[in-house]
Amino acid sequence: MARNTNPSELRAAILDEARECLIAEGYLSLSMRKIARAVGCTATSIYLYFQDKDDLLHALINEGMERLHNQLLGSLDGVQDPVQRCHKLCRSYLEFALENRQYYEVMFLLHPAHMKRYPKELYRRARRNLDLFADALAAVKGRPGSEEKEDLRSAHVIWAQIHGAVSLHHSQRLDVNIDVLGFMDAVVDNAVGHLLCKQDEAS
Amino acid sequence: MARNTNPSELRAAILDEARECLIAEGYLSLSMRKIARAVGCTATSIYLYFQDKDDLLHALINEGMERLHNQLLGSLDGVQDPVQRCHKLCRSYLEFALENRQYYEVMFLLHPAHMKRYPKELYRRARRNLDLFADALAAVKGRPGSEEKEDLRSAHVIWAQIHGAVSLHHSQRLDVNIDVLGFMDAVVDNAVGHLLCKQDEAS
DNA sequence: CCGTTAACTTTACACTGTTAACCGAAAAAT
DNA sequence: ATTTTTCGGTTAACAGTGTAAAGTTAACGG
Repeated sequence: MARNTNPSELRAAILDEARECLIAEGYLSLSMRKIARAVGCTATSIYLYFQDKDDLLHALINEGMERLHNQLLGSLDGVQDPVQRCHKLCRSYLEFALENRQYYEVMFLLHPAHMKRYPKELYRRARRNLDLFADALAAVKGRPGSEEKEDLRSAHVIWAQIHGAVSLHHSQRLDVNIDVLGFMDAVVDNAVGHLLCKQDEAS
Repeated sequence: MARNTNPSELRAAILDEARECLIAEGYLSLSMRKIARAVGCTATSIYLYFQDKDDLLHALINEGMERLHNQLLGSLDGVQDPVQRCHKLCRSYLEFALENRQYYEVMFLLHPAHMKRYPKELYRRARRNLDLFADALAAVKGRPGSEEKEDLRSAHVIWAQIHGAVSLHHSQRLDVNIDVLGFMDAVVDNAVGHLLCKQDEAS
């Protein structure tokens, strides 16, 4: 590759190609040499701009987290009813998972032993997505502030429900007789419905 | 390795070593050469008894499925109440997942692109585990036989809930502030509670 | 014009799963 | 009893993988 005065140009090209390759073929076939070949440099050149393969992957994961965050925020636009907001968040998360399969996989499905620890600062940003759920749940109960811990747990329960469904779907473990979209509807209903149930109990 | 008259002896040794290695170090560090070294033969000898690495892994997955099946069946022993039976199944599944982490990972977490298709016959056996859930659900509703499809879907919803929780836990994506056991209790309660909710509605 | 800096490449290492060719001892056949 | 065949197991090799160390060469500062 020709010498490059602008030092960030190659870095951007690598990231672009990595993203494209990820989306097109999945993270399993993401190889340093393959990216390099497509970008027109050598595999070791990537190490000039990324500490290692994980570092490159972390950058992509972060991109995905930002996209998800924006999508979640967008889904709340103009929605006032607390329960409705929870519902919107769930559907939006689900939509993201189904429409950005490869992103979702590196973000939430990739086994951590495959990768070194996700950097603290990036984690903090990603964590905002979970907070969105927890906040929405707190709003449902009306009394904000208190019971933070319980809201966090409830957010995790909902997350686990949807993530589990997506995870089974992506890994093709759902029975063939299952209608995927109908199943996903049931999953969201169950995740949010559980709240309404508890809500009813409380009132 | 010395010549072996009994042809299945080496095969058993390989399988034993593979299982041990899986449990001790996880499927990521399962390598043909490593297994062979531990067993005292060469890597290519494994191909005399297993079609490829996936075939070997399938054998281990099947083992896990059988163990899970026995555990699930055992948990129902002497339990009559239909709702209780659902509860027992959930707790038993959860217990298996937490206590047999490495098995669970190859059984339910391993990305299918990592592996060739799970053989049909083995799948049929594994599928019995899901059927256990579906049957238990059907019993709750009282009217057995009808609504099979809905029971299957409900079983998947519950499965997704628990699997999601386990999956997030195993991949260390649960927030550090979450008490794992308490969280898992909430998850099971939610999964089964959802049934009771519906049950109440119906009556 | 020379010396330094730094962008990029070459080479190499230790791995991975897997195939093809080979070896040699046991079993079968003559 | 000697030859032939079978087959359990090994060796060598291929095409990959991520990555560290060393080498090259173009651009820039004095």
